Amino acid sequence: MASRKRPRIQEKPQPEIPFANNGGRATSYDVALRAGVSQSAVSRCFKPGASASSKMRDRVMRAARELGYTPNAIARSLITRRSNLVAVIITNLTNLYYPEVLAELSSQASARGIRVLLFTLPTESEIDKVLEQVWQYRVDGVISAARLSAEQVGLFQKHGVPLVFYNRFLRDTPVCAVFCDQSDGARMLVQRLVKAEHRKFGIIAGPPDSVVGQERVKASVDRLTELGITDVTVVPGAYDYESGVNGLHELTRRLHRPPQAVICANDAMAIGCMDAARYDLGLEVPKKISIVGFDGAGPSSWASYRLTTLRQPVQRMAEAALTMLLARVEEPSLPPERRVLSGALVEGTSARLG
Amino acid sequence: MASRKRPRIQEKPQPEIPFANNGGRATSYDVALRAGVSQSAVSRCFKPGASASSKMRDRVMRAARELGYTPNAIARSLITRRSNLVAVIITNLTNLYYPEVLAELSSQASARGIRVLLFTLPTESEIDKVLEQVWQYRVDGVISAARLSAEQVGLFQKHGVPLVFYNRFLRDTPVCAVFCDQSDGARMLVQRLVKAEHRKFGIIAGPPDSVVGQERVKASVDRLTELGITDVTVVPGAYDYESGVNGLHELTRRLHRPPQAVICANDAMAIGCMDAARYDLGLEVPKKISIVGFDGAGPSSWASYRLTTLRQPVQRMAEAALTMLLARVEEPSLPPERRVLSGALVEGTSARLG
DNA sequence: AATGTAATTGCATTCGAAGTCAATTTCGCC
DNA sequence: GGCGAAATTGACTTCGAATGCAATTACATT
Repeated sequence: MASRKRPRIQEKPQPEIPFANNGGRATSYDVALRAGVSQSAVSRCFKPGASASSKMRDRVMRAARELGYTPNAIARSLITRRSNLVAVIITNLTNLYYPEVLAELSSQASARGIRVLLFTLPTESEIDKVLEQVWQYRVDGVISAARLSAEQVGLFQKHGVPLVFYNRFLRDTPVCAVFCDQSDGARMLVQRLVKAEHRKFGIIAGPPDSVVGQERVKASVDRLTELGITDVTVVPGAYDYESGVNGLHELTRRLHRPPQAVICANDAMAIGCMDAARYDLGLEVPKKISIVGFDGAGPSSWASYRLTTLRQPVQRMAEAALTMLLARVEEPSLPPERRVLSGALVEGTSARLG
Repeated sequence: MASRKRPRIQEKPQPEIPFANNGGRATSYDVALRAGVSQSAVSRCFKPGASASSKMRDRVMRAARELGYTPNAIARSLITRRSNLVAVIITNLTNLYYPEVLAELSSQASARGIRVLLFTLPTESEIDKVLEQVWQYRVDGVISAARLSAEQVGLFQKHGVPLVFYNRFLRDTPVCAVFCDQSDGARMLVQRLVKAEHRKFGIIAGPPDSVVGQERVKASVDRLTELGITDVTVVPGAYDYESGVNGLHELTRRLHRPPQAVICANDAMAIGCMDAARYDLGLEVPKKISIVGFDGAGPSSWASYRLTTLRQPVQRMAEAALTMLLARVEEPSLPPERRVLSGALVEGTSARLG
């Protein structure tokens, strides 16, 4: 064998090895060995912009294919300090509206090369446990559609994890948030209901911890007051179908008869409210009672409901949330920011509008 | 200074350091340094069963608290070869039934210390890209509610990643699967519809790639045939609301008048079908037409529908899927297995039953 | 052919925690 | 006080890929 100055690793035409080497998966080192190059070279061949000759690329890629090599994202994350993981925290997926949001976030994240690590909360009290897990997984950022206290938000800063609220925000605490300001729409809606001679209003509110729900109710009440309507009764709700049913019953009990119009803080309750009106109270909708909601969730457009509602621009909101989040992943020092998008009025047939 | 045989690292009362050390997060080594112990000791203190004196535990835990230390799950995964991540692949979250499944899987996984990495498929053709990502993240296992070809299933074996199908299975290919056999229920349902004098049947099928949908249709058709009913028309559907609406129209066109009973391969279509019957064709349900579905999804119990349907035991199915999957994570050599649970008949008011 | 420059490539180190093994300490007990 | 067994502890290596830096090669120019 002729002695060479710098003996280079020879490409070893390993006989068979149909796949994986040692019980597990092939590593970049295995590929390097087979291709007769260094591990660094393999790494570079799998990194888009990196420097590598086309001959090298071919050799490495062939070896990789032969061994069934797939880069290990875990090992990569360890050294690059980027997991390409975003945690999405959601309270109850059984809500009508959240699945749509999640689907949108997931597919848009995927398009940007980001994976979604899902955290669902059975109860609000689980949040601390969930956050513990979030820190452990070194996610690049978090999108939360669940309530977080100011202290909890503080933890994000301490751990250096960017956070964006989805359809929520904290008063008096600067945090990134994307939400839908529907007060304009709500005001317009109220105005038209009043113009159509509705005078006796019921409102079914959202749960107390939903700032967006509060805003919806407040905007409605304010506009009603401005227009001189004082016969307004507000009952609490929890964003679910039953709350809508019970809400209408409660309103009817308190007023001794049904209100002329009911504003529900979301679609699920509006749907429950419509069903209660029709099937429990025997009221024709919208002839005897007008009902409106918020969100524009899927079922709101079903023929049985055709809800008049304010649709949230889910796609644009998801996009805004991700963009805002990823910007802060790149540049953590960016200041908190709120993106407020506006909802669109959907004129259904659940309300008699003037 | 008295010389000691084996000088041990002294606990250094570092002055301030409110949190994190070097721009980032504290590591087990930082904690070790501060507590005056070895890194191994820190690791052990965070592992439940490990050997460590209570004095050590206290010291380490205090140092950890002071530094705001959180174990790095990424680094841990690298060495333990366990990510505690399970990928869940889902086609369209906008389907009524899947969000419930996802929520259930997520919360049950969470209870077992497992995190869900979500993969949603905008289109079926994205599957290969998604699988590529699945391999990269070294998930411990995969639960798929999306269709996979036999070759794709083969990749799981090659990569050594356990797979469990949810509400799906492959004929002629042994794979783990959990699904709901509703043929018993379907047969019973059909029988009662026939007993109640229904003679002219329409069936709105699911998409061709849904094996479960096929079974539902087949069981129904078979039983109808057994009972001597031959006036059965099957039209295709895609599991969504619109398919239900269009399906009924199509059936009506083909039969020149509406069928007496319609069996829909899922609830979303049954709901669309009911709406079409009532609002497009002016048929009272169930007086003029009986409609039944499958799944027992949330809206199926709303007052507007009160669907007669076969409810899937989502909780038990999720539990079975996870149990089956995790068993194979522990012991990869376990053979494929199918768990078939049975659905429960929910008697609503959408069908006139005998 | 010699030289200079740009493009490749490999070595060695790094990320953070877990586990092996051997050294040491603790403790019970005579 | 001394012995042996059991518990505790630390040094060192490992997981798999990325990257700074230095060494080398390729290529253009005179």
